Amino acid sequence: MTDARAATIEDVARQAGVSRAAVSKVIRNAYGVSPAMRERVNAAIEALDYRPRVAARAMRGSSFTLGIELPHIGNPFFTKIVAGATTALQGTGYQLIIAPADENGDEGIRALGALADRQVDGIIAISPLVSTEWLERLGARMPVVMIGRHDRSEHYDTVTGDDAEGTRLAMTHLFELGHRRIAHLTRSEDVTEPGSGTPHAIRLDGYLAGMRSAGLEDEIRVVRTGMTEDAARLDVLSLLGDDRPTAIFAGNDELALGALRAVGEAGLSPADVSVVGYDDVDIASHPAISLTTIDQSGVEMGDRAIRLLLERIRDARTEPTHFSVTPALKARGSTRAVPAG
Amino acid sequence: MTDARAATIEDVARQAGVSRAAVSKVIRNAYGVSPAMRERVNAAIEALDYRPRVAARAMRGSSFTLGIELPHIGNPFFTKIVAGATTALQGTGYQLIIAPADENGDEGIRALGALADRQVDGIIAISPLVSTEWLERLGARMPVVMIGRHDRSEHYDTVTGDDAEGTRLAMTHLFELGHRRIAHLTRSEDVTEPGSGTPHAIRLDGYLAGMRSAGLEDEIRVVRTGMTEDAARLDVLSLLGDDRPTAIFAGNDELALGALRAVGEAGLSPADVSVVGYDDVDIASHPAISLTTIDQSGVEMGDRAIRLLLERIRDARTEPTHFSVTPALKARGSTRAVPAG
DNA sequence: CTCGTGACGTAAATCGGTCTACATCAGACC
DNA sequence: GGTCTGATGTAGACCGATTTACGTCACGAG
Repeated sequence: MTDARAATIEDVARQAGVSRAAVSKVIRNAYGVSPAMRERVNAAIEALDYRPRVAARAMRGSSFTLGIELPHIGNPFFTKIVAGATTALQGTGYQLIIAPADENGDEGIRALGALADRQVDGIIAISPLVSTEWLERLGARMPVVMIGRHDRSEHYDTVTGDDAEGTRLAMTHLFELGHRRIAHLTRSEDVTEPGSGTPHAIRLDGYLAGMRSAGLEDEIRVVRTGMTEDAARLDVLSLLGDDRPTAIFAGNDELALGALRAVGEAGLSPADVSVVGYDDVDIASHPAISLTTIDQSGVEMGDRAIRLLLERIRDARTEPTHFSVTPALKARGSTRAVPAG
Repeated sequence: MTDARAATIEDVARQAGVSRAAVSKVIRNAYGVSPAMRERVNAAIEALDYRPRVAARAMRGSSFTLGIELPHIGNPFFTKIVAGATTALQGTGYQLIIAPADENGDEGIRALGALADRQVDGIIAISPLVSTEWLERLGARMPVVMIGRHDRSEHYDTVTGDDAEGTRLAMTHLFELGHRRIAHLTRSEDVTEPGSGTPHAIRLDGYLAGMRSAGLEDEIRVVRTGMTEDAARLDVLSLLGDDRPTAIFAGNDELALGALRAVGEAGLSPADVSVVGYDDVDIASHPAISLTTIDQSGVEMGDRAIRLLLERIRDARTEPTHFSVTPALKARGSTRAVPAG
């Protein structure tokens, strides 16, 4: 095992009989390189199996790396976003790296910082609970695209679903099926703080507004739960007593799946308790699950986010852009007409 | 918007009235720092909101970053591995970054290289189709743990499920239910090449061996499909004609879910065609899905992989370690006794 | 009083690239 | 022939940390 160190630009230069700067030019496709030199340098690179160290490049230039922060990798909606981003990045020379948030619920703030410390050329983050000021400061230093944040920012772009509209679709759907006792399953207070502009806050808001304008103020019932399907399952189980709602509007599909599971475990079915989710993750359309939900096209969001980032990086755009994806109702088997009685 | 550059170690040193080296020592908790100096330096760090640039650190020391390559971000089994890894990394000072493979099926080789170029302190990869030689060379340069690779390596560790045993469990289960016409749903030839040691190769091998030793050589039927649930759905649909098998053993849960979906779409149910998966992803236990599968504890695999990596990094271990996770059958509703006739 | 020894700090080299400023050279033009 | 110009290539500063080698100081022993 010869622990021979990997070749550096210096080695390549020596092998090709040119200067370091020349090699650098060839690598970066910069101006002022004769075909003959390009030839020789490329041969040397080939021969030595040379690969530039990204850390060294990042010191002066760029790292050719884009980072995306994910709050919770278990949520398949987020992976759809990543899939869209990965595809959009194909062949651009940029590498995507994902920084998962800790499990202990710091909402990705640490992960965001870690990406910044690693000098990525741009950051995509999914609605972490960072203050607007903090984000503006970050955005002033490097390109940032936030997914699912509804604030009117100055130094970063946003890609959002129209959560108000999506929620309206869901509530209208339930009303039309005759439901009145509709509970809302959402996450803890910190991610639904009014005015915070998080998707969950807006969905909660839409739920409350929808119930009130339907004259159902007394039926309002907000259930708080964790971030995982299992947390949702447990909390919904204890909701399914005598006094149970006829429908549950869940803040996202992962929670909806937990609700569906609880309904099954309680010996009930969607005929007894309808469930609506949000996101349209892949499994939602599975015939055995058949979850009614709001499609907000995660793939398109990921794709958009990358495009916006590349605009900022390559075209040096600085005016903030806000892109909104139109949601669509996917009515499936998990919502039924309200049971008699 | 003052585009003031972020503070560097130089700024901190000036502010604290000490040398750069002193600040570096404080940061790294190195020897030779008086309490008084530590105090002053920390105050300066605080005041300037200083964060060390990882790229600069990586030039000489370490990047405090571990990389994990994922072949396909949509597969929830992989995200279980990541979850285990993330938890194991909590509080260690290392940051995990995920490099997703391209969608075009290069099996992560590019992503693996990208991580190496970024000078991560260690790499975890999920069975990409790289040659052993390539991996040995990589492993000689930096700590590497391969998940799901059954080769006896010299310079990298492996964490695997016992795929031979898991397959035996699945096949035995189907035989006991009376099945004889069992098809195997697996991926393309490149990931099942005999002797390559990939999980899919071993599962295919176990299927063939199981069928033969049960005297069912004539019933052997291997169906090739893509990497996604949807590819599996389409290929299984065309399998469900008159001549259909009574059971399908799928190479993993994602394919099994596609098979299950196809069975439903063809107007059949598990009573007609049983389905067994592999991995025990979260959704498999959902009552509406109830997929019989082999649990190989992705969370434990991720946890183990991180531990092995940290041993190599911090304790400078060099002898290769091979860790195997024992699989378990989860018999659920998707497998039934063979239908009469 | 001198010497040895830790403890504490610092100056400067170093990592591997990028980028700026400048040198060289051939050909065009006057 | 002299000068200008564009094309090509190089030397060396620079990025921000770590690390090595060494200096200084205080204190206890001989």
